[in-house]
Amino acid sequence: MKISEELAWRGFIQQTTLKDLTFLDDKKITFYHGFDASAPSQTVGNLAAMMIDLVFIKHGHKAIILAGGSTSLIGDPGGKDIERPMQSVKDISNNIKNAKKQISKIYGRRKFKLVNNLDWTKKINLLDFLRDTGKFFNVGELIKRDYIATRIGENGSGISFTEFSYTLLQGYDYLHLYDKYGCTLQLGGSDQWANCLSGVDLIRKKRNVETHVMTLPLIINKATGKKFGKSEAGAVWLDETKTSVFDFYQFWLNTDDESSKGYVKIFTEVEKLEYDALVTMADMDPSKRLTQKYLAYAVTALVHGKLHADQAKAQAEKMFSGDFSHIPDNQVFTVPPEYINGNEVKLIEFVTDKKIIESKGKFRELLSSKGLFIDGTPLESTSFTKTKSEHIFQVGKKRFYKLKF
RNA sequence: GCGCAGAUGGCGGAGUGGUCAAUCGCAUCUGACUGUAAAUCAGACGCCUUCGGGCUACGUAGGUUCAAAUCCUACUCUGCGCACCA
Repeated sequence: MKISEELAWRGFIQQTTLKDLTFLDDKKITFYHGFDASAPSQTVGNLAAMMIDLVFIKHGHKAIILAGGSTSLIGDPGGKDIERPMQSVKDISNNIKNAKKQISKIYGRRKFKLVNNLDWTKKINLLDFLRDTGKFFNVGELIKRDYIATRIGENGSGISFTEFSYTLLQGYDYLHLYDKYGCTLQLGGSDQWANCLSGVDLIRKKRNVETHVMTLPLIINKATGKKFGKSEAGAVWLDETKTSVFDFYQFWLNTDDESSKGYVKIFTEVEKLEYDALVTMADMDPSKRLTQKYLAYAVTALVHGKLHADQAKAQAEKMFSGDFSHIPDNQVFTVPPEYINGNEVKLIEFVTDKKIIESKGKFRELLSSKGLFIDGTPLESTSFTKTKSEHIFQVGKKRFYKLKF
Protein backbone atom coordinates (compact mmCIF):
# COMPACT_ATOMS: atom_id res chain seq x y z
CA MET A 1 0.00 0.00 0.00
CA LYS A 2 1.25 3.42 -0.85
CA ILE A 3 1.46 6.00 1.87
CA SER A 4 -1.29 8.14 0.40
CA GLU A 5 -3.62 5.15 0.47
CA GLU A 6 -2.53 4.05 3.89
CA LEU A 7 -3.09 7.43 5.50
CA ALA A 8 -6.57 7.58 4.08
CA TRP A 9 -7.40 4.02 5.06
CA ARG A 10 -6.31 4.49 8.65
CA GLY A 11 -8.24 7.70 8.89
CA PHE A 12 -5.25 9.80 9.78
CA ILE A 13 -6.02 12.94 7.87
CA GLN A 14 -8.14 15.77 9.16
CA GLN A 15 -6.85 18.76 7.28
CA THR A 16 -3.83 19.29 5.12
CA THR A 17 -2.31 21.91 2.90
CA LEU A 18 -1.14 19.18 0.55
CA LYS A 19 -3.48 19.12 -2.39
CA ASP A 20 -2.30 15.79 -3.64
CA LEU A 21 -1.11 13.18 -1.20
CA THR A 22 0.31 10.94 -3.89
CA PHE A 23 3.15 13.43 -3.92
CA LEU A 24 4.37 11.62 -0.81
CA ASP A 25 4.40 8.26 -2.60
CA ASP A 26 7.40 9.05 -4.73
CA LYS A 27 9.25 11.92 -3.16
CA LYS A 28 10.79 11.35 0.25
CA ILE A 29 10.60 14.34 2.48
CA THR A 30 11.60 15.42 5.98
CA PHE A 31 8.78 16.13 8.38
CA TYR A 32 8.54 17.18 11.98
CA HIS A 33 6.13 16.62 14.76
CA GLY A 34 6.10 18.43 18.07
CA PHE A 35 5.24 17.07 21.49
CA ASP A 36 4.06 19.07 24.38
CA ALA A 37 5.98 18.60 27.62
CA SER A 38 3.67 20.25 30.08
CA ALA A 39 2.64 16.91 31.59
CA PRO A 40 5.05 14.49 33.24
CA SER A 41 4.10 11.75 30.82
CA GLN A 42 2.54 11.37 27.42
CA THR A 43 -0.96 9.91 27.34
CA VAL A 44 -2.76 7.61 24.96
CA GLY A 45 -4.03 10.78 23.30
CA ASN A 46 -0.49 11.54 22.19
CA LEU A 47 -0.06 8.01 21.00
CA ALA A 48 -2.23 8.54 17.94
CA ALA A 49 0.10 11.31 16.88
CA MET A 50 3.06 9.00 17.23
CA MET A 51 1.42 6.33 15.13
CA ILE A 52 1.13 8.60 12.13
CA ASP A 53 4.85 9.26 12.38
CA LEU A 54 5.49 5.54 12.25
CA VAL A 55 3.56 5.31 9.00
CA PHE A 56 5.66 8.06 7.48
CA ILE A 57 8.89 6.50 8.68
CA LYS A 58 7.84 3.13 7.35
CA HIS A 59 7.45 4.67 3.93
CA GLY A 60 10.92 6.14 3.99
CA HIS A 61 10.31 9.71 5.08
CA LYS A 62 12.67 11.33 7.53
CA ALA A 63 11.29 12.11 10.95
CA ILE A 64 12.22 14.89 13.31
CA ILE A 65 10.53 14.62 16.67
CA LEU A 66 10.47 17.86 18.53
CA ALA A 67 10.14 18.01 22.28
CA GLY A 68 8.51 21.26 23.23
CA GLY A 69 10.92 22.47 25.87
CA SER A 70 10.45 26.15 25.26
CA THR A 71 6.85 26.08 24.08
CA SER A 72 5.85 24.16 27.19
CA LEU A 73 7.38 26.88 29.30
CA ILE A 74 4.92 29.26 27.72
CA GLY A 75 1.84 27.09 27.46
CA ASP A 76 -0.30 26.48 24.43
CA PRO A 77 -3.49 28.55 24.65
CA GLY A 78 -5.27 26.22 22.24
CA GLY A 79 -8.13 24.19 23.67
CA LYS A 80 -7.97 25.91 27.03
CA ASP A 81 -10.38 28.53 28.15
CA ILE A 82 -8.21 29.82 30.94
CA GLU A 83 -4.58 30.74 31.23
CA ARG A 84 -2.36 27.84 32.16
CA PRO A 85 -0.43 27.94 35.36
CA MET A 86 3.22 28.49 34.58
CA GLN A 87 5.44 25.53 35.14
CA SER A 88 8.90 25.58 36.51
CA VAL A 89 11.88 25.10 34.27
CA LYS A 90 12.88 22.12 36.32
CA ASP A 91 9.51 20.37 35.91
CA ILE A 92 9.59 20.93 32.20
CA SER A 93 13.08 19.57 31.81
CA ASN A 94 12.05 16.46 33.75
CA ASN A 95 9.00 16.14 31.55
CA ILE A 96 11.19 16.40 28.49
CA LYS A 97 13.39 13.65 29.81
CA ASN A 98 10.39 11.39 30.34
CA ALA A 99 8.90 12.26 26.99
CA LYS A 100 12.18 11.42 25.25
CA LYS A 101 12.29 8.08 26.99
CA GLN A 102 8.75 7.20 26.05
CA ILE A 103 9.15 8.34 22.49
CA SER A 104 12.37 6.41 22.03
CA LYS A 105 10.75 3.28 23.35
CA ILE A 106 7.76 3.49 21.05
CA TYR A 107 9.70 4.42 17.95
CA GLY A 108 12.05 1.59 18.72
CA ARG A 109 14.74 1.04 16.16
CA ARG A 110 13.16 3.21 13.56
CA LYS A 111 15.22 6.14 12.50
CA PHE A 112 14.25 9.55 13.74
CA LYS A 113 15.91 12.66 15.00
CA LEU A 114 14.95 14.00 18.39
CA VAL A 115 15.33 17.73 18.99
CA ASN A 116 14.35 20.13 21.74
CA ASN A 117 13.23 23.57 20.68
CA LEU A 118 14.72 25.02 23.84
CA ASP A 119 18.13 24.45 22.27
CA TRP A 120 17.58 27.19 19.74
CA THR A 121 14.93 29.40 21.30
CA LYS A 122 16.86 30.03 24.49
CA LYS A 123 19.53 31.80 22.48
CA ILE A 124 17.14 34.18 20.81
CA ASN A 125 17.60 37.79 21.62
CA LEU A 126 14.33 39.62 22.23
CA LEU A 127 14.95 42.46 19.82
CA ASP A 128 16.09 40.11 17.09
CA PHE A 129 13.03 38.01 17.60
CA LEU A 130 10.68 40.97 17.40
CA ARG A 131 12.41 42.29 14.29
CA ASP A 132 12.99 39.03 12.43
CA THR A 133 9.96 37.00 13.41
CA GLY A 134 7.41 39.20 15.14
CA LYS A 135 7.35 41.53 12.17
CA PHE A 136 5.80 38.80 10.05
CA PHE A 137 2.82 38.20 12.28
CA ASN A 138 -0.22 40.37 11.98
CA VAL A 139 -2.00 40.81 15.27
CA GLY A 140 -5.29 41.47 13.53
CA GLU A 141 -5.13 38.01 12.02
CA LEU A 142 -3.97 36.34 15.17
CA ILE A 143 -6.83 37.60 17.30
CA LYS A 144 -9.33 36.26 14.81
CA ARG A 145 -8.19 32.74 15.57
CA ASP A 146 -10.89 30.82 17.39
CA TYR A 147 -9.01 29.94 20.50
CA ILE A 148 -7.74 33.45 20.97
CA ALA A 149 -11.04 35.05 20.03
CA THR A 150 -12.95 33.01 22.61
CA ARG A 151 -10.44 33.95 25.26
CA ILE A 152 -10.66 37.67 24.68
CA GLY A 153 -14.36 37.68 23.79
CA GLU A 154 -17.29 38.56 26.01
CA ASN A 155 -17.11 35.70 28.47
CA GLY A 156 -13.50 34.75 27.96
CA SER A 157 -10.99 34.72 30.74
CA GLY A 158 -8.41 36.71 28.84
CA ILE A 159 -5.03 35.80 27.50
CA SER A 160 -1.62 36.97 28.52
CA PHE A 161 0.97 38.16 26.06
CA THR A 162 2.97 35.08 26.98
CA GLU A 163 0.41 32.63 25.73
CA PHE A 164 -0.42 34.89 22.86
CA SER A 165 3.17 34.51 21.69
CA TYR A 166 2.99 30.75 21.64
CA THR A 167 2.14 30.54 17.99
CA LEU A 168 5.08 32.76 17.06
CA LEU A 169 7.48 30.41 18.73
CA GLN A 170 5.94 27.43 17.04
CA GLY A 171 6.23 29.19 13.72
CA TYR A 172 9.85 29.92 14.50
CA ASP A 173 10.48 26.23 15.21
CA TYR A 174 9.25 25.28 11.79
CA LEU A 175 11.45 27.91 10.17
CA HIS A 176 14.45 26.70 12.12
CA LEU A 177 13.86 23.09 11.13
CA TYR A 178 13.35 24.10 7.52
CA ASP A 179 16.62 25.98 7.47
CA LYS A 180 18.62 23.37 9.28
CA TYR A 181 17.14 20.09 8.05
CA GLY A 182 15.07 21.01 5.02
CA CYS A 183 11.92 20.03 6.81
CA THR A 184 8.86 20.70 4.66
CA LEU A 185 5.95 19.06 6.44
CA GLN A 186 4.60 19.42 9.93
CA LEU A 187 2.30 16.88 11.52
CA GLY A 188 0.11 17.69 14.47
CA GLY A 189 -3.18 17.17 16.25
CA SER A 190 -6.23 18.87 14.82
CA ASP A 191 -6.01 21.50 17.53
CA GLN A 192 -2.62 22.48 16.18
CA TRP A 193 -3.80 23.44 12.71
CA ALA A 194 -3.60 27.18 13.20
CA ASN A 195 -0.31 27.00 15.07
CA CYS A 196 1.20 24.88 12.34
CA LEU A 197 0.12 27.33 9.69
CA SER A 198 2.02 30.08 11.47
CA GLY A 199 5.19 28.34 10.43
CA VAL A 200 4.04 27.88 6.87
CA ASP A 201 3.29 31.59 6.59
CA LEU A 202 6.56 32.56 8.18
CA ILE A 203 8.58 30.36 5.86
CA ARG A 204 6.72 31.63 2.83
CA LYS A 205 7.32 35.22 3.83
CA LYS A 206 10.95 34.83 4.80
CA ARG A 207 12.18 32.14 2.43
CA ASN A 208 9.59 32.29 -0.31
CA VAL A 209 9.09 28.55 -0.10
CA GLU A 210 5.85 26.62 0.25
CA THR A 211 5.86 24.13 3.11
CA HIS A 212 3.03 21.96 4.36
CA VAL A 213 0.96 20.91 7.31
CA MET A 214 -1.11 17.84 8.04
CA THR A 215 -3.29 17.38 11.08
CA LEU A 216 -4.90 14.24 12.34
CA PRO A 217 -8.47 14.09 13.59
CA LEU A 218 -9.33 14.27 17.22
CA ILE A 219 -10.10 10.76 18.28
CA ILE A 220 -13.48 10.31 19.81
CA ASN A 221 -15.31 7.32 21.08
CA LYS A 222 -17.70 6.41 18.29
CA ALA A 223 -20.32 4.90 20.54
CA THR A 224 -20.50 7.69 23.07
CA GLY A 225 -19.21 10.63 21.08
CA LYS A 226 -16.88 11.50 23.91
CA LYS A 227 -13.29 12.46 23.82
CA PHE A 228 -10.90 9.61 24.02
CA GLY A 229 -8.31 8.77 26.61
CA LYS A 230 -9.96 8.49 29.98
CA SER A 231 -10.42 5.47 32.15
CA GLU A 232 -12.20 5.06 35.48
CA ALA A 233 -9.11 6.37 37.18
CA GLY A 234 -8.57 9.39 34.94
CA ALA A 235 -6.17 9.89 32.08
CA VAL A 236 -4.36 6.90 30.66
CA TRP A 237 -0.63 7.52 30.71
CA LEU A 238 2.13 5.84 28.79
CA ASP A 239 4.36 5.84 31.86
CA GLU A 240 3.88 2.57 33.70
CA THR A 241 4.40 4.17 37.07
CA LYS A 242 1.39 6.38 36.40
CA THR A 243 -0.80 3.83 34.65
CA SER A 244 0.20 0.25 35.33
CA VAL A 245 0.69 -2.07 32.39
CA PHE A 246 -2.30 -4.05 33.56
CA ASP A 247 -4.56 -0.98 33.67
CA PHE A 248 -3.21 0.09 30.33
CA TYR A 249 -4.09 -3.26 28.82
CA GLN A 250 -7.50 -3.17 30.46
CA PHE A 251 -8.19 0.29 29.09
CA TRP A 252 -7.91 -0.98 25.55
CA LEU A 253 -9.73 -4.19 26.30
CA ASN A 254 -12.69 -2.23 27.64
CA THR A 255 -13.27 -0.24 24.48
CA ASP A 256 -16.63 -0.74 22.85
CA ASP A 257 -17.11 -2.74 19.67
CA GLU A 258 -17.53 0.15 17.27
CA SER A 259 -14.59 2.21 18.49
CA SER A 260 -12.22 -0.71 18.82
CA LYS A 261 -12.23 -1.24 15.07
CA GLY A 262 -11.15 2.28 14.37
CA TYR A 263 -8.57 2.11 17.13
CA VAL A 264 -6.97 -0.97 15.64
CA LYS A 265 -6.31 0.97 12.46
CA ILE A 266 -4.96 3.97 14.30
CA PHE A 267 -3.07 2.51 17.23
CA THR A 268 -1.60 -0.65 15.77
CA GLU A 269 0.48 -1.34 12.73
CA VAL A 270 -2.04 -3.84 11.41
CA GLU A 271 -2.01 -4.52 7.68
CA LYS A 272 -5.21 -4.22 5.72
CA LEU A 273 -5.60 -7.92 4.94
CA GLU A 274 -5.15 -8.88 8.55
CA TYR A 275 -7.52 -6.16 9.65
CA ASP A 276 -10.27 -7.25 7.29
CA ALA A 277 -9.99 -10.82 8.50
CA LEU A 278 -10.04 -9.71 12.11
CA VAL A 279 -13.16 -7.62 11.71
CA THR A 280 -14.99 -10.35 9.85
CA MET A 281 -14.21 -12.81 12.62
CA ALA A 282 -15.13 -10.36 15.34
CA ASP A 283 -18.48 -9.53 13.79
CA MET A 284 -19.46 -13.18 13.76
CA ASP A 285 -19.35 -13.29 17.52
CA PRO A 286 -18.92 -9.91 19.18
CA SER A 287 -18.93 -11.47 22.64
CA LYS A 288 -15.52 -12.94 21.95
CA ARG A 289 -14.15 -9.38 21.86
CA LEU A 290 -11.59 -10.25 19.24
CA THR A 291 -10.83 -6.72 18.11
CA GLN A 292 -10.48 -5.53 21.68
CA LYS A 293 -8.08 -8.34 22.46
CA TYR A 294 -6.01 -7.70 19.38
CA LEU A 295 -5.95 -4.00 20.12
CA ALA A 296 -5.03 -4.37 23.77
CA TYR A 297 -2.21 -6.75 23.07
CA ALA A 298 -0.75 -4.88 20.14
CA VAL A 299 -0.78 -1.47 21.80
CA THR A 300 0.58 -2.76 25.08
CA ALA A 301 3.36 -4.53 23.23
CA LEU A 302 4.21 -1.37 21.33
CA VAL A 303 4.31 0.85 24.39
CA HIS A 304 5.54 -1.48 27.11
CA GLY A 305 7.15 -4.31 25.18
CA LYS A 306 6.03 -7.81 24.27
CA LEU A 307 7.00 -9.32 27.58
CA HIS A 308 4.79 -6.99 29.58
CA ALA A 309 1.97 -7.37 27.09
CA ASP A 310 2.08 -11.14 27.52
CA GLN A 311 1.94 -10.77 31.27
CA ALA A 312 -0.96 -8.34 31.16
CA LYS A 313 -2.84 -10.63 28.83
CA ALA A 314 -2.26 -13.64 31.05
CA GLN A 315 -3.30 -11.67 34.12
CA ALA A 316 -6.48 -10.52 32.46
CA GLU A 317 -7.45 -14.00 31.41
CA LYS A 318 -6.81 -15.43 34.82
CA MET A 319 -8.45 -12.72 36.77
CA PHE A 320 -11.68 -12.76 34.89
CA SER A 321 -11.87 -16.51 35.08
CA GLY A 322 -11.63 -16.33 38.86
CA ASP A 323 -7.95 -16.98 39.32
CA PHE A 324 -6.36 -14.16 41.26
CA SER A 325 -2.85 -15.56 41.50
CA HIS A 326 -1.35 -12.98 39.19
CA ILE A 327 -2.40 -9.61 40.49
CA PRO A 328 0.15 -7.00 39.46
CA ASP A 329 2.64 -5.94 42.11
CA ASN A 330 1.33 -2.44 42.58
CA GLN A 331 -2.02 -3.89 43.52
CA VAL A 332 -0.66 -6.22 46.16
CA PHE A 333 -0.63 -4.86 49.70
CA THR A 334 0.67 -6.26 52.92
CA VAL A 335 -1.58 -5.20 55.77
CA PRO A 336 0.42 -4.08 58.82
CA PRO A 337 -0.62 -5.39 62.27
CA GLU A 338 -2.05 -2.05 63.43
CA TYR A 339 -4.99 -2.59 61.13
CA ILE A 340 -5.72 -6.00 62.55
CA ASN A 341 -7.48 -6.80 65.79
CA GLY A 342 -7.40 -10.57 66.39
CA ASN A 343 -8.68 -11.79 63.06
CA GLU A 344 -10.75 -8.68 62.46
CA VAL A 345 -9.28 -6.54 59.69
CA LYS A 346 -10.12 -2.83 59.81
CA LEU A 347 -10.52 -2.65 56.08
CA ILE A 348 -11.94 0.85 55.84
CA GLU A 349 -8.93 2.34 57.59
CA PHE A 350 -6.37 0.48 55.58
CA VAL A 351 -7.95 0.97 52.22
CA THR A 352 -8.45 4.72 52.65
CA ASP A 353 -4.96 5.21 54.07
CA LYS A 354 -3.54 3.49 51.02
CA LYS A 355 -5.75 5.62 48.77
CA ILE A 356 -7.26 2.54 47.20
CA ILE A 357 -10.51 4.29 47.98
CA GLU A 358 -10.31 8.04 48.32
CA SER A 359 -12.35 8.58 51.48
CA LYS A 360 -14.25 6.78 54.16
CA GLY A 361 -17.48 8.30 52.96
CA LYS A 362 -16.82 6.83 49.54
CA PHE A 363 -16.13 3.48 51.13
CA ARG A 364 -19.46 3.48 52.95
CA GLU A 365 -21.17 4.53 49.80
CA LEU A 366 -19.68 1.65 47.86
CA LEU A 367 -20.55 -0.64 50.72
CA SER A 368 -24.21 0.29 50.65
CA SER A 369 -24.42 -0.16 46.89
CA LYS A 370 -22.75 -3.57 47.19
CA GLY A 371 -19.75 -2.55 45.17
CA LEU A 372 -17.10 -4.04 47.45
CA PHE A 373 -16.14 -7.68 47.59
CA ILE A 374 -13.86 -9.94 49.56
CA ASP A 375 -12.98 -13.06 47.60
CA GLY A 376 -15.96 -12.45 45.38
CA THR A 377 -18.63 -12.18 48.07
CA PRO A 378 -20.13 -8.79 48.83
CA LEU A 379 -18.68 -7.07 51.87
CA GLU A 380 -21.20 -6.39 54.64
CA SER A 381 -19.38 -4.00 56.95
CA THR A 382 -16.34 -1.76 57.23
CA SER A 383 -14.23 -4.66 58.45
CA PHE A 384 -14.00 -8.37 57.81
CA THR A 385 -12.65 -11.47 59.46
CA LYS A 386 -9.59 -12.93 57.83
CA THR A 387 -9.55 -16.66 57.40
CA LYS A 388 -6.29 -17.09 55.49
CA SER A 389 -3.07 -15.28 54.74
CA GLU A 390 -4.33 -13.70 51.52
CA HIS A 391 -7.63 -12.22 50.53
CA ILE A 392 -8.78 -10.58 47.32
CA PHE A 393 -10.38 -7.20 47.77
CA GLN A 394 -12.46 -6.07 44.84
CA VAL A 395 -13.88 -2.65 44.04
CA GLY A 396 -16.59 -2.67 41.43
CA LYS A 397 -16.29 -5.20 38.69
CA LYS A 398 -12.85 -4.44 37.44
CA ARG A 399 -10.52 -3.36 40.23
CA PHE A 400 -8.79 -6.12 42.16
CA TYR A 401 -6.33 -5.90 45.03
CA LYS A 402 -4.54 -8.63 46.90
CA LEU A 403 -4.24 -8.18 50.64
CA LYS A 404 -1.54 -10.14 52.44
CA PHE A 405 -1.32 -10.65 56.16
C1' G B 1 -7.18 56.28 35.48
C1' C B 2 -12.87 56.48 35.70
C1' G B 3 -17.45 53.80 35.24
C1' C B 4 -20.31 49.29 34.61
C1' A B 5 -20.71 43.96 34.94
C1' G B 6 -18.88 39.41 36.77
C1' A B 7 -16.00 35.56 40.01
C1' U B 8 -20.47 29.46 42.94
C1' G B 9 -18.62 22.26 43.54
C1' G B 10 -14.37 18.41 37.94
C1' C B 11 -17.12 21.55 33.96
C1' G B 12 -21.48 24.42 32.44
C1' G B 13 -24.90 27.05 35.15
C1' A B 14 -29.18 28.29 39.16
C1' G B 15 -29.58 30.63 43.76
C1' U B 16 -29.65 37.23 45.61
C1' G B 17 -30.56 37.37 54.10
C1' G B 18 -32.71 31.84 57.39
C1' U B 19 -35.95 25.72 54.97
C1' C B 20 -28.30 25.96 51.20
C1' A B 21 -23.44 21.17 51.35
C1' A B 22 -26.31 24.68 47.56
C1' U B 23 -32.02 23.28 41.79
C1' C B 24 -30.52 21.39 37.08
C1' G B 25 -27.41 19.51 32.95
C1' C B 26 -22.66 17.23 31.65
C1' A B 27 -18.64 14.37 33.48
C1' U B 28 -17.50 10.61 37.20
C1' C B 29 -18.44 6.17 40.48
C1' U B 30 -21.54 1.84 41.98
C1' G B 31 -25.56 -1.61 41.09
C1' A B 32 -29.11 -4.27 37.61
C1' C B 33 -29.14 -6.30 32.50
C1' U B 34 -25.03 -8.13 29.32
C1' G B 35 -20.00 -9.85 26.51
C1' U B 36 -14.71 -7.02 31.37
C1' A B 37 -19.01 -3.72 25.26
C1' A B 38 -22.76 -0.13 23.95
C1' A B 39 -27.66 1.41 25.05
C1' U B 40 -31.18 1.50 29.07
C1' C B 41 -32.79 1.70 34.17
C1' A B 42 -31.62 2.64 39.56
C1' G B 43 -28.53 4.88 43.27
C1' A B 44 -24.37 7.94 44.78
C1' C B 45 -21.47 12.15 43.92
C1' G B 46 -17.23 18.21 49.94
C1' C B 47 -14.66 15.81 54.49
C1' C B 48 -15.56 13.09 59.08
C1' U B 49 -19.29 10.22 61.64
C1' U B 50 -20.85 5.95 67.23
C1' C B 51 -25.71 7.73 61.19
C1' G B 52 -28.05 11.62 66.00
C1' G B 53 -24.91 14.78 63.82
C1' G B 54 -20.11 17.45 63.42
C1' C B 55 -16.70 20.27 60.32
C1' U B 56 -14.89 23.05 56.04
C1' A B 57 -16.72 25.52 51.66
C1' C B 58 -19.93 29.95 46.89
C1' G B 59 -12.52 34.87 44.29
C1' U B 60 -9.37 36.99 49.04
C1' A B 61 -9.59 39.78 53.72
C1' G B 62 -12.52 42.23 57.04
C1' G B 63 -17.51 44.01 58.72
C1' U B 64 -23.14 44.25 59.64
C1' U B 65 -26.69 40.52 61.63
C1' C B 66 -29.43 35.98 66.28
C1' A B 67 -28.42 34.22 61.05
C1' A B 68 -24.53 35.75 54.92
C1' A B 69 -23.23 32.32 48.64
C1' U B 70 -26.85 36.28 49.34
C1' C B 71 -26.00 43.00 52.53
C1' C B 72 -21.48 46.59 53.35
C1' U B 73 -16.02 47.89 52.75
C1' A B 74 -11.25 47.01 50.80
C1' C B 75 -8.38 44.06 47.71
C1' U B 76 -7.27 40.45 43.55
C1' C B 77 -8.56 38.69 38.82
C1' U B 78 -11.69 38.93 34.23
C1' G B 79 -14.93 41.21 30.60
C1' C B 80 -17.22 45.69 28.55
C1' G B 81 -17.49 51.08 27.87
C1' C B 82 -15.01 55.81 28.34
C1' A B 83 -10.65 58.55 29.00
C1' C B 84 -5.31 58.79 28.45
C1' C B 85 -1.64 57.76 24.76
C1' A B 86 -0.96 57.57 19.52
